Amino acid sequence: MRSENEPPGQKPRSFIEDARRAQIVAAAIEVIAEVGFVQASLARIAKHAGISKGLISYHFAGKDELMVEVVERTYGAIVEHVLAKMQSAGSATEMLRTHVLSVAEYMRGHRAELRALGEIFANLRDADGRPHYGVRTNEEIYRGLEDLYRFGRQTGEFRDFDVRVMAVTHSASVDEMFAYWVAHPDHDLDAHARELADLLERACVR
Amino acid sequence: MRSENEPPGQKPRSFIEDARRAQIVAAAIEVIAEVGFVQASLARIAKHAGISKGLISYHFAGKDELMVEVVERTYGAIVEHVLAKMQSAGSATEMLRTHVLSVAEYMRGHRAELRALGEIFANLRDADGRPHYGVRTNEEIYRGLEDLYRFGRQTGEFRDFDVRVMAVTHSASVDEMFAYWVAHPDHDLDAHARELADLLERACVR
Amino acid sequence: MRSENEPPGQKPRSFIEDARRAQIVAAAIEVIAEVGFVQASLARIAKHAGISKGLISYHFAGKDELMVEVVERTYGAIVEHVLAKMQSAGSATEMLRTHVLSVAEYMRGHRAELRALGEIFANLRDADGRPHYGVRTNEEIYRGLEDLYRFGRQTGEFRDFDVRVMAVTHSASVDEMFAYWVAHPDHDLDAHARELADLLERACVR
Amino acid sequence: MRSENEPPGQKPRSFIEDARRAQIVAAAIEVIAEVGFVQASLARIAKHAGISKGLISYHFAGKDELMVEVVERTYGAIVEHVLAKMQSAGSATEMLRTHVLSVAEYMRGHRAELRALGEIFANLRDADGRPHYGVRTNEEIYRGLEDLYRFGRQTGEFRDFDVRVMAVTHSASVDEMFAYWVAHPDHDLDAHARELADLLERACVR
DNA sequence: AATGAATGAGCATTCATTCAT
DNA sequence: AATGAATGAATGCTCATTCAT
Repeated sequence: MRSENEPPGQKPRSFIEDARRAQIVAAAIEVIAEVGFVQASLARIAKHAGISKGLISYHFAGKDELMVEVVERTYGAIVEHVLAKMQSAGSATEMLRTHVLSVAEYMRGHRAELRALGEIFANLRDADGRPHYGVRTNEEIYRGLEDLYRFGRQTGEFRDFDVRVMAVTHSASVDEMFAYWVAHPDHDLDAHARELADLLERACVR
Repeated sequence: MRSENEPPGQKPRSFIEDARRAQIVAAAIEVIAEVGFVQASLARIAKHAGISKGLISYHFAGKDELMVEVVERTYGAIVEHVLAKMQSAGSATEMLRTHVLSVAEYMRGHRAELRALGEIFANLRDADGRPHYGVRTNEEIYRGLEDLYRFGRQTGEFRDFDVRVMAVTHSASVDEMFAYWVAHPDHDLDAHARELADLLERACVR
Repeated sequence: MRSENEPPGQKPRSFIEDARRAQIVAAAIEVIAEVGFVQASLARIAKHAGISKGLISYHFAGKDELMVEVVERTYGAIVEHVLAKMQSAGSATEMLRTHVLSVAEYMRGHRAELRALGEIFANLRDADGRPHYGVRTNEEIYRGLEDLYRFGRQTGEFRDFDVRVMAVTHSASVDEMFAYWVAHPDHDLDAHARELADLLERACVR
Repeated sequence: MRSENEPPGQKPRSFIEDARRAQIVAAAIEVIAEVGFVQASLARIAKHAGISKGLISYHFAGKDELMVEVVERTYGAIVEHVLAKMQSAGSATEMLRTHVLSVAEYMRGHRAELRALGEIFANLRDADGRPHYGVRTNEEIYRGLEDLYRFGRQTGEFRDFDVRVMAVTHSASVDEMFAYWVAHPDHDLDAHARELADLLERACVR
């Protein structure tokens, strides 16, 4: 399995270059998390990282490439964590609970990434002005959750319901749990996750 | 009951001034719904309204005040509609369903407002860079929903759960239902609302 | 006959707006003539005109539109002058001499325009990176001169020669006369023009 | 005769250094010929040469010095060729024709150099913003051509005319011949040169 | 009450140049 | 002798806001 974030079909990035890219990505995450996507100018990110504006342009083709790399690095880590946890789930019900709990567990230590991700998803546009993420990104998530819920119905664990509505609701509930926690740092994220797992389970089981 | 949107402690706005504000707010909603918050410059809103940029600045202290008024006017209308519908609900369960169904019903005819609201909530920042809406705005909504769920527990209809988590989940599910519908215009909003009502009801009842 | 430089199919420009555009065009000509196209940044032009950078963007869609207007205003004036003079020429030989002498006569009072025109012709590029003027612009001039020389051959005044080579040479000789004069302000432009007219006439006549 | 392009009063350049400079000059010519002076950044030239940007700065004091060396190396080669051809010319008329024909002959195989030269002449500026070439460079050429035409008048071959105007016209006609040929690759350069020689000869002879 | 002219700060990006290695 | 990392100034452009009329 190939490492992510390598330039495809080109010479691999040097260690120092990769370190700089990582540093810039980290600075971008912190700035976006703090002031939002729109205010997160390259100047601000550079200042936060203690480097010059030009250096960002030197390492990234443009602001968009930087944003995409933020997403890829962050999103990849989340997916990796959640998938690993879900390997050991035996039933659909257990998978459902594991999904909610494990993503919360991971996020507990990655608050800024979470916020940055949300900002980029909501704001990054392609050259034609349409959202770069958005429909397609969520669609992927919905598909995965639909599979989970469909599986539960096949095993007889879950009642009959519209899997798309369920997936949309699940996704939104988890996202908002994080948003709430970001806004209320003292909120007990794990307790919230357990309550949410209960809630979703009751909504599904016969 | 006092009319909203009056300048507190100042002389009341003239009829013509109020009409202009309403016109500008309407133009802002249409432009934001079409091109998003970031691209919705005052120049663009003015052009859409067929007036000069300067006139917007004349009637509103700044872009932020305009955005806040968009939210208040729109939001007020929604609340008015939903509260009216909920008057006739007999039980907590019925209130829960009515809330989900009536807000969907209202929104079916107000897509642009919905999209504009979402954009403003996601993008409007205070001078310090932090989201203007979010915590405080939602808090009011959460309180209302908590009352609903607490009531259901008092009547014995609902099981024992964390009302804050329930309120947050409820709110997010409804918001995302709309967001999904905005992104997928052919999606059956009313069917989604019925499914969501079922889902929430099952999550709550004993 | 419609005035040039009006926006086609749109409301006509106000007096004050046209005056500003003229002022900006004049400043652009002076700056380009002084420091060349590449160094003639909007900032520099604005400073020279005593206005803000933003105001240029307010009146012109972009740097390109400004440059095109410089060319159109300047070029139009030259063509107008030369054509008027050539009306009264009786023979091809006389037309040839009049062309050289009248353009020199006009240019004597419009040194900066001349230089600016040359800079813009040489440097202005389209979005695809290819010269905006250049082939097509010169082609038009060549065609006109070819007509003149072909006419002289038809009347029997001129010998048999390649009219395209003659047109290219004529055009280059006139351009360089101006360039030399721009570089050597004390040079006698009119004497040069008379010598050049003699020279071209001898090269053509039987 | 001393080799050109040696640093005056300093230790001579090593073989390897001179080779590098030649390589960079060659790359610069190709890049300028292809994309023009303005777009020919050091980064682009370095990439074309397969070396790093820094190396250009190492071998040349700056972009300007590189450009000057491009001109000197290229220009020297042209002069060498033309002078050699003109040795065998017997009369002023023959010298005049030989000059036009031999420079065309040489250029036929050196299109890129020609284009690069034109771009640099048109665009290279001194620190004060004024053209680096132009006046001074052409002066040398004018002097040489004036000698030629003065000689023809002494031998009685040529009529009485202003030798400076003749030199300026001659120089411009040749330059534009090349420019036209660069823009129209299918144009017959040699035929053009013969026509131009005829034209200039007729303009001069009694 | 309303306009259009004008400003100035901020944006992403390009580029020649410098410098430690 | 050569590299690649890094800088900082400059560019065209957008935009909310101000102001005289």
